[in-house]
This record gives sequence, C-alpha cells and structure tokens, in this order.
Amino acid sequence: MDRTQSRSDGSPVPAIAAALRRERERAGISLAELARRAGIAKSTLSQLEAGNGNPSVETVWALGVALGVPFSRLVEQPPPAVRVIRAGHGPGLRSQQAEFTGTLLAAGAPQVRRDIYLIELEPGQVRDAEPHIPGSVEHLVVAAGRLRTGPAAEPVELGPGDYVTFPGDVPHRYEALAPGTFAVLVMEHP
Amino acid sequence: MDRTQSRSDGSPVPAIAAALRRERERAGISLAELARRAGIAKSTLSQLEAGNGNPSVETVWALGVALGVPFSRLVEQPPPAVRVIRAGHGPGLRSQQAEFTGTLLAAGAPQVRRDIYLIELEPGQVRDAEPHIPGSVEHLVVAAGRLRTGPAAEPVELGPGDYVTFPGDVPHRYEALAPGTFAVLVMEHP
DNA sequence: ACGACACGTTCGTCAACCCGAACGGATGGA
DNA sequence: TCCATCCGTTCGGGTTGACGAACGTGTCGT
Repeated sequence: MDRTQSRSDGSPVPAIAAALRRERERAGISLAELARRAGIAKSTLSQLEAGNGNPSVETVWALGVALGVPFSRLVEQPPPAVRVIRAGHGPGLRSQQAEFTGTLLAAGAPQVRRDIYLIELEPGQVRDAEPHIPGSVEHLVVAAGRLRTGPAAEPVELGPGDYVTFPGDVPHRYEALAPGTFAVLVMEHP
Repeated sequence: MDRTQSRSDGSPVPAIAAALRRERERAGISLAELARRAGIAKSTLSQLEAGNGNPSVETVWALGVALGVPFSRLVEQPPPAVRVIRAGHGPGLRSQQAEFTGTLLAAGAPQVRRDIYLIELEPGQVRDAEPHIPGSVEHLVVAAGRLRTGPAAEPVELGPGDYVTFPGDVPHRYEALAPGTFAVLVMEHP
C-alpha cells in the first residue's frame, strides 16, 4: 500500500549485483566456481549478477564468505557523496512524548573518531578548507543563520536545523550568508 | 540443508535479530512503529526479531533506512572482545591544525560509537531519560531557545551556543524553557 | 466499567527465491 | 572431425519469505 518508500538511496540490489561481479572478477574465478564454493546454485548467482531478484541475507552471506570479503563490501553502494537532511525531514524518531522530537542524523560506526566542533562564521569571509586525511567525513548542523558549504564542486545551502554530511578528504568550503551564523560540526576520521 | 557454513562465523540471522532489537530499543520506538516506517508487515518484523527465517536484503535494507543506521551495523557481530594494537600503531592523537575558526568541544576517542541527533523540544514538557548503558556520555550544543538539562541531580541551564557534557548512564532530563528550542546531541557509548 | 487503541504474536495465503536440469556456445585434446 | 568439458543463461517446481487478518494483552480516556 504505502509506496512512499521512495528515498533517494535506492534498492540495494543493483549495488549487490555490481559488487558481486566486481569482487568475483577481482578474485579471478568463474561464476560457476564461485557458486560451487558458496554452496548455491549457479543459476541463482547468475540471476543475482544480472540484478534480478531480491536475495536473502544467507545467500549474500555465503557469497561473502566464499569471496573472502566482509558482508558490508557487498552491500555498500557508492555512497551519495552529499546528503542533506532538511529541518523536519530527518528519519525521525519522533518521541512518544509530545513536544519532543529527536532526529538521528548519522549513526556512528565503531572505531572511528568523531570530534565535535562549534563553528561561527560571519558573511563576507569564505573559508576554504584543504582536504583532510582520506576517509574523513564531516557532519554539520546549522544552528542559526544561513550557510553554504560542502565540496567545492557541489555546495549546498543550509538553514537552521538543516544537516549535511560530505567527504572531508576533498577541497571544501564554508561561507556564511547571514550574520550570526553558527553550526555544530562533527568531524569523523578513521 | 546442512551447509558447511565453515567458520565460527555463524549464520547472520541471529546477529541481525539481536542488532535489530538493540537498535530499535535504542531508537525508542515500538515494533509496530518501526514496521510502519520501514514499509514492512509487523508480522515480518516480529519473526525477524525472534530470529526465525532468512530475510531478504531489501527487507533488512528498509529497516536500516528506517532506523537511520548503516546496513553494516545490522549484520555486524557484536564488537570483538579482544583487540590488539601493535607497538607503534596506537591511536596517535594528531592535533588538527586550526583551519577552522572553531571551538573543539570534545576530542573523540577511538572505539566509541558516537551517534548524532538533532532534538527539538517545546516548553511545558519534561523529557526524562532512563540511564543508558554504563560508560555512555552525552554531548549537547544548544542551537536555539533555552534548555535545562543534565543529570537529574545536577541540571544546568543553557542558551544558544552553549555546550554541556554529562554522563548518560544515570537518570537525566531535558526541559525546554523557551519555544523553538532545538539542539544537537551527540550520544557516545562504548 | 467499558470501549478504544496500540503493542506484539500467530495463522493461512500468495508470490518469489532458490534449486536442479537442460540449453547453446567456446575451447581443447584425441 | 568429433566429443569432452567448462562457461553462463533459461526453464518448471518445491520451499519459504512477506503479507494481511485475527488474536490476546495491557493501557489509556470517557
């Protein structure tokens, strides 16, 4: 019934199909051989690499074991480099208690460092940031004012309550568009 | 059907079942509510949390999106009990040269999970939070309005730009003192 | 007390995932 | 040339995952 499922991150199936073929070719084994090692029918694997169907987790798990790669490498899709959560549009965990809403902006993975900054900017000054170490990710919530930020090639404009995350290992910038702009920045690096 | 799933790496289903219930309770929503947001039947979710069956990747994916957690966290086994850091490979705390006009609020330690929340409250309601798991720490920056928060025994009052950190493993509360109060909350748990 | 509602579970039913088998095509040895 | 073997794909059939409905329970609000 409810087909308002449409979120910008699509189905995981195409990502799995691509990753499966990529990892298999990296391993240099045939489709039939991989199916044999994973203990699944090669017909199933054929369908999977074609992007048809919706495999069960055990099937994908067995393929991951046979390929010697962690499960997550098979499902991680080329991540949308920039993700914005507009104020009020988060994957909300709207609380049972009225008048209280909490929005999960970014769940933390273990073994990453996340440093929390409070930054303040005034209009007229553009801050260009050099790339950080590879794998860095920035999370930013605008508290007040307006802020244009993001990778130099793909800036976004944010207002109070808006959230954005983008890679920190490419050139990026911060530019205030209104007086009194400040924001919370969580810098994540492996 | 007895497939030599080889290693101590058991089936992913029990891990998913545990992770699913853990993440759902962390989000503080009911089973029916999560099923509604993920667009799946609550009966399906009930079976899943019970550890029965073998879900498809799309089902798990939808749950991950609805929970706001990366797919990998739903299939990851609980963190390794023993972790080895070889000599010379320790967590070298390199200082970020200040290329931000930012204030470092709390340096991140490795091996902790930090989840970023955006919370909004209205006056007149007091949000009492149960203690989280031992070792939890909360970091909070007020973006707008006024907020009284902290451990129940020792609340503090904050305005825009103010930052507070306090233990999350004791009873604590949030109370808005002005309309339109919202804040960034970073919850840190080991 | 009573109904209304949400929670989580259990129970048939339908669709589809996974399977084995058979297919056409490419390669190589006798 | 013939055929043996591997490749990857396509074709019915059994098993099972996902769904909607109904159930029992607990907790509100009237």
